[in-house]
This record gives sequence, structure tokens and C-alpha cells, in this order.
Amino acid sequence: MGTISKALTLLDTLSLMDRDAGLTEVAVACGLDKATTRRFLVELEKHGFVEQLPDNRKYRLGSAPVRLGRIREARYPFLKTAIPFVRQLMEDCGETVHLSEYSGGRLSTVYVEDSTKAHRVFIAIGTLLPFHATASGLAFIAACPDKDVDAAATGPMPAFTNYTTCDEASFRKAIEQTRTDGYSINRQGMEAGVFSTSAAISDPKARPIGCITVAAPLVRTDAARIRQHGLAAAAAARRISEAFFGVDRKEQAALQRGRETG
Amino acid sequence: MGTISKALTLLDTLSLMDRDAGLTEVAVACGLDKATTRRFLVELEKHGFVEQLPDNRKYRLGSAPVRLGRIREARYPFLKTAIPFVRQLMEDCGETVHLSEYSGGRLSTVYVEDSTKAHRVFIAIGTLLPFHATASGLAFIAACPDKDVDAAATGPMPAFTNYTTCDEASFRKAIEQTRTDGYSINRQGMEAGVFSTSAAISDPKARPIGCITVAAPLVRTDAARIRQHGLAAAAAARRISEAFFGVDRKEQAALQRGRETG
DNA sequence: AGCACTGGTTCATTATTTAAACCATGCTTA
DNA sequence: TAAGCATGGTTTAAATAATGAACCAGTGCT
Repeated sequence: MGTISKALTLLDTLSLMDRDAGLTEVAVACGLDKATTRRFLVELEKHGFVEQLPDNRKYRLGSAPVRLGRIREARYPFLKTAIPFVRQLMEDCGETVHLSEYSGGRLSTVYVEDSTKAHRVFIAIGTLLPFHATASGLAFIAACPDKDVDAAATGPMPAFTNYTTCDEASFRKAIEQTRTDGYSINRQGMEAGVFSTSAAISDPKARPIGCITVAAPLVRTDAARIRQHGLAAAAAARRISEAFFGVDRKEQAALQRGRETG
Repeated sequence: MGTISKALTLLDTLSLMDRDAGLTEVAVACGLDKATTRRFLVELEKHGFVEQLPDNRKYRLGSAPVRLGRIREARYPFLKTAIPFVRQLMEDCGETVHLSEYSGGRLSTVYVEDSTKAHRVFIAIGTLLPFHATASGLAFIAACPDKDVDAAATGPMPAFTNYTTCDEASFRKAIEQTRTDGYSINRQGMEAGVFSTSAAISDPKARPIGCITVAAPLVRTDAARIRQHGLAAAAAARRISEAFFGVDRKEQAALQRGRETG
């Protein structure tokens, strides 16, 4: 593995830790040598991707990503575009809705709109969504070309609960179902007591870029309601796609013009 | 320079380009070999920091930073805390107000609240703010220990306009003035026709972490008004600091408790 | 067809990264 | 108070990965 990959993996691991971490702690979490870890941390810190607290010398995620993230959002406002629809879907369903984006080979949660109900599902931003064990993953993969389905189907499928689908046949069946329905369903595959439905958000060439997912406590769901959530999610996904790629095209054109004349 | 630094510099250059760039374009912009550049881009893409458009093979900033940025903000909500005060300051002054953060050895703009006036100052998110040529940089450095002032004072000071202060003596004088006033002033040092005032936002141990800056067209300013903006900025900075480090401490404590008991 | 550009790849050379052993310091405990 | 131990941080020869000149292949233009 290249050095850059290692460093970015370190950054990733650090970002998934739920508190500031010491040097050795980071080292063991990444399976790297202490000296190496430190060199990485120092270099990452120089660019603001990591910061070391002056008080206790612990490390944490720095603020450079928020700057870059803002730049990206300013040019390619996926979140900005999607958030209103996420909120709307949450209000329509009354359940926690989350938005995920595909990036770096993985699907991860980038925004959550919490249900206002007392009994609700909690999801942390940054959560990774395995393809086989979540509604989001299923919806995403189902929207991909068959070769990606095959890759996912033949990869490892760790079980997170007793309900996780871990064999290829069931997985492929779920994909088929998702493709015919237009939305995916996952029943307690990732977390016990949670029932999710999801729909992929795709670009104009039908390449998926992320998905929008409704996560409800099992006790509040039945087949009819799930179907309702699923259809609502699919509709929201379609609307986000239109809004996003609509404005994007216009903006691209405007930028282009600006560049050519100025 | 280490490989990681080079890669992050590439990422940085890419983020500062105002459109998607081809391989060779990126390579020359970074002063790297084409092969190296490509290796970097591929590795960065694997982690979502860069994405290659399938249509024209051009590269652009990826979405991983927005995920990491969201994680950071969820834990350490600097923007979330500061934005209301930025907005308030904009309304009070009627001028564009921007918020900057120190990270990776540089001060950069992370948020902008545009004035509602037709004739106003425009600032792009991600803009780098040199210490000697901007009100923000001055405010920040003035809030640092003397050794940092010395480092900045003896470094190179490129001129951006005819008004930029480029000599050590004037720079030090400006720092002194800033320290006594509690806010900094910069008159056309970065851009002709722009007059800015800024105040540093510091942590409880008086270490600055960023600043808040009012940028007005020269024609709308006079000494009294500038002073007014400066004092307002200083007050806003203080309030942000209180709000931020107030909630932060509480959250830290809550997290700590959660960790210990669970 | 030929040219001038792209994006992308190869491979011997070269430089960086690695990790074991090391030091220094602060905290806990005997 | 002193010893022990965990922590952050540093050094080194050995191992590994980065480098870049030369290369191929595709595309659009003359």
C-alpha cells in the first residue's frame, strides 16, 4: 500500500474514534508503528488535517477538511440541495432520515435529520454503511452496473446481528427485489430493532452517487408502512437528483461562460 | 518534503483551482511529474478526496472532506456556533463579514456572510489570508505570542497592491496598534478599494484559533465607522469564544461521562 | 496521413519510509 | 521519596516505496 493511502487510512481511523487520542492509541488503532504514526500525524498536522491539543498532546481531526468540504459544497452543493428534501421526508414519515454519499469506495452518512419522536433511531454522521447489511448499501449497489453487484456479492459479508444477510444468494435476491421495487428494505441487518428503507440518488447517466434512507424502530413498522416509506424515499431521491443536476448544469454552464469571456 | 505533504499540497492546489482539471494541468500546477501526479490522484481518489469525472477524465475535489468536515463540526462545532454571530455582525455593520480559521499554518476563510448591499465586497470560501496583508492576518498574529509575531515579521511580505505593508517596521507597528485597540485595520493591503477590520477569536488560554472580519468598500468608510466596525468585531469575537468554549466544555464533560459509564 | 495534444504506463534508479531500540518525562504506587 | 511504568517522542541501518524519462495509445485538428 502506498504511503498516501496509509496516511489517509490513519486520518479515517482517527475520524472514527469518538474522542481525542494519544500517539500510541492512534498507532495501535491503525496497526502502524509508533514512529511512523507520529511522522504521519506531524505531516497531516502541518496541513491542518489533524491537530494536536497543546494541553495533553492528544490528537484529533483538524479543520482542513471543513475548509475543503466547504469549497466542494460551494461548487457542487450536494448537501445544500439535498437537505430540504431530507427534512421533508423526515416530516412526512415521522422517522429519522439520513443521507449518504459514495466516496472512496464506501458509502457513508453525511447528514442526518432526526425524527422528533422520543423513541427514534440514532445515526452518527460519518457512519460507514456496508453494502450487504444496510438498506442504504443495498439501494446503492442495486443502482450500480452488474459488475459492481457481483463484486459486492462475492466479497466478505460479516454479520452484525442474527438477521444480517450473509450469503450470496439472499443478497442477490434482495438486489433483485430492490430493483423491481425502486427502493430497498433492510430488517435489523445492521442493528437489532431497526427497520430501514432506502433509495439511491443517481446522476443523469443513472450512476448512483448516494442514497436517502428512512430508519424506523421495528415496533412502529408494518409492511404497509414500510412500503409507504420506501416509495416516499424513492420520490425524494428522484427530486434531489433533479434539483441537484438541474442547478448543477446551469451553474456549470455559467462558470464556463464566465471563464471564456473573463 | 514527505510524500504525504506533497499529496496534501496537491489536494490543496486542486481545491484552489476554479474548475475541474486534467492530469497534465494538475501536474504542472503542482510542479510534479505526470506519473507521480497520477499516482497521487489515484490514491487520493481511492479515499474519496479526489474524484475523476467518468465523462472527460478530469479531476476535482472529492466528497471525503465534506464527510470529515461534518464529523469535525459535529464534535467541535466551530462554524455552527460562530455563524449566528457572523450574521448578526453583518446585519449590524451592513457589510460583508467573513470568518477565518487557522489550520495547517495558514489562515483561511471558512464562512462568508455577504452584505445585502448592491455594492459590496466579495470573498470566496477557502481564500488564504496572508498575515501581513490582511486585517484578519494581522488580528490573528497580534493575538499570538511574540515568537510568532517575530516569525511573521521576518518572513517574506509580497505586495498585493501599492498599499500593502511590506516592511518589518510598519508591520510591527500595525501589530502594536492592533494589540492596544483589540482589533486590526487593513486599508487596501490585499485588494484595492477594500477596507477591513478584524478581531481574533481565542480559546480560554488566549490562544487564537481564527478571526472574524468586516470587509467594506473604501468609499463607505471613514475613521469613525471603521472604529465602530472594529469594536463590533471584537465584541462578536468575544461572544463566539464564550459560546464555543462554553458548550465545548459541557460536551467534553458529557462525552467523558458517557465513556466512563458505558 | 501526419501532427500535436491528451491520459496513462513502465521500470531501473534513487530517495523515502520503516520499525527496533532508544531517550525523556510525567504519573502512580510502594 | 524513590522505583516502576506508561507515555510521547527520536534515532538508525535495512527495507520499501517514490520517482521520472521514455514510452504507448487514443483523439481531434490540419
